[in-house]
Amino acid sequence: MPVSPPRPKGPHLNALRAFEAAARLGSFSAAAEELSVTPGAITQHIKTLEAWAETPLFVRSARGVALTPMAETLVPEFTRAFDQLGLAVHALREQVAPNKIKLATLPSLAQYWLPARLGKLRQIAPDLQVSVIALEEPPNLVREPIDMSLFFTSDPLGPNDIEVLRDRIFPICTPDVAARLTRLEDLRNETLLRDSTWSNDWEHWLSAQTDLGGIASGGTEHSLFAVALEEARHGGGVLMAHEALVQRFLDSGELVRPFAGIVDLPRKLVLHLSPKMARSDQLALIKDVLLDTVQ
Amino acid sequence: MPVSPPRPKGPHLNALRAFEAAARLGSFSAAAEELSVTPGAITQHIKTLEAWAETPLFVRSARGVALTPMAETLVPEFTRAFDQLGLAVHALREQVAPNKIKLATLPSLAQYWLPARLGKLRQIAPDLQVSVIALEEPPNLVREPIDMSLFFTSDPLGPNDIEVLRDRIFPICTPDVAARLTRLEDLRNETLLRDSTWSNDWEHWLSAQTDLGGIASGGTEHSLFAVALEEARHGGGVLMAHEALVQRFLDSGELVRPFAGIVDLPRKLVLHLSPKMARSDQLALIKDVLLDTVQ
DNA sequence: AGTTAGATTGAGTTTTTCTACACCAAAATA
DNA sequence: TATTTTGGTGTAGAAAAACTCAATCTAACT
Repeated sequence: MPVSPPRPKGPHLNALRAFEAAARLGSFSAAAEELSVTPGAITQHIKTLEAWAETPLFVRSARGVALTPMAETLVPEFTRAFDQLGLAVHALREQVAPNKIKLATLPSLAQYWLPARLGKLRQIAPDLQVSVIALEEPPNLVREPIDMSLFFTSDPLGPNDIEVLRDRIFPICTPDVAARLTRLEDLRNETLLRDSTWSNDWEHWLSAQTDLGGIASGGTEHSLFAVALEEARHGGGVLMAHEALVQRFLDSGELVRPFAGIVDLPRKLVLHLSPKMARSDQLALIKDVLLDTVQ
Repeated sequence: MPVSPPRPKGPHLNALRAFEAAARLGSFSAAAEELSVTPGAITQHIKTLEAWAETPLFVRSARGVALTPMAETLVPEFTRAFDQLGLAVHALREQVAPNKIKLATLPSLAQYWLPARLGKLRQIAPDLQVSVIALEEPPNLVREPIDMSLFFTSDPLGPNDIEVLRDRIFPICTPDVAARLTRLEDLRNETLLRDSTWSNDWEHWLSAQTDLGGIASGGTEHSLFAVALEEARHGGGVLMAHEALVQRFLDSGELVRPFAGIVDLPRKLVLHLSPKMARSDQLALIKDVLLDTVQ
């Protein structure tokens, strides 16, 4: 029965958040990603929490971390808490600025697909202020102050998901490059342009063509689709393109499809809604514009 | 449609916690108290949150603060979130050390009432490790890492409250001081000892006596009951005592009651349980010991 | 007019949090 | 077997956040 230590303090909130993220994602580096910090920061948070609790929470191995059975049982409680906190923050943002909307999406979509739609949206609803955040990975909409995200995924749709379109890929190039291409084999002599996030789309497409001659992988890989596209526009090779991203260049004739083959991927472009957004008045409108079902 | 600002950050967790506490308690200084920081710290947290949200959350006046109507609607959401977080932390503590129990109580109770009971408890259940934290004010058991509290209150009991005893007060002094006291009026010539937390108990008691002659208030006030009691034990005056705190001195004969009058106050000593503790196995045992209903 | 309660301010300090970078150990790859 | 990759750790230093202190303000009580 020790008597009267100083008032005991609870654990640091940031350490709890780091723990929850690491536990939910099963990895310190994934948690670091989600919280936009370095993995080292997560390590330290977990360590302070473990020191506070006087017990280990994760079992470390060189391949990664795993929750201790004890910690395992606690995760749902913490997840519930931080989800609720996220909800509260969304509610705050909603109250303050109901028509400021943040949309996260891939840089390529932000550059080539969205602008036309957002332009139309602004015509229809000039009071909506949509700001676009370009990210490589979909953010956690429950936790971050972002209202919608637009990313490609093959996962089944959840309740707050809306399928916008299916991903269709095909090669494109400038008309003069196309002139050199009559058979698939001719691709052997061309630079195959590809985007690092979809690096095996060429393989997908080639393997879907009846006649495949090991045209293989080579080619230059660009980290940004925009850069690969730019190279294609200057006749630097043949780009494996996504329909949604290049429609306007096909329409203008600047780029053409040297081969007829189009591959429908199981991957979909999905609009994901934050809990706040899911019950927003403006949703119907935004949906119409993004799905091109307006008027 | 501004495009691609850097990834937006959420508000600071500590600022949210400060907001919730201030909103719930209706006062920055009360929030400061609960979070054991200075009021200035709360001011700054609220300011950063207001800056983040780009909106005022409180209306300031010289008398205190009031929530804006907008902020008002958000409070329950935040309270729910931090309550859930508190629950999760309690669950963690429970998992880690199910039989380490922290009990918060008044310094005077910790010193004069508890030790006998905790001694008995240790005999019955040697594996229970109860540590006692002396506080002037009852802590928020949902939020702080404390399992039980024992304080006087006149509020109606909640679901997690157990009445331990009713507060009964009467004057006490050493036998030789008592020898000088035959009528109430004789108190005029004595030093009336009192504790600052119960500073008007003398008035309560006096006004309950049939014959009251404006014996009045004077006397020395001590911030700790222990100090006032010590003075009484050295014959320094007449102390307005609480039955629970002085029983042992009456039993030993060291102190006596110069007058028969006992006043039953509406105030009760209440054992309050954290959500975790409310469903603990050890509860029945602890209850038995604290209520003296053991065997 | 003086006092008081409660909040604010700004400077200075302490604590927390983060990064950078070198390093380590399995596992995967070659 | 050697090499690379993946994911985590440790430490030092830097940056950011949080806090305190003491002075100050304002309207409401005495």
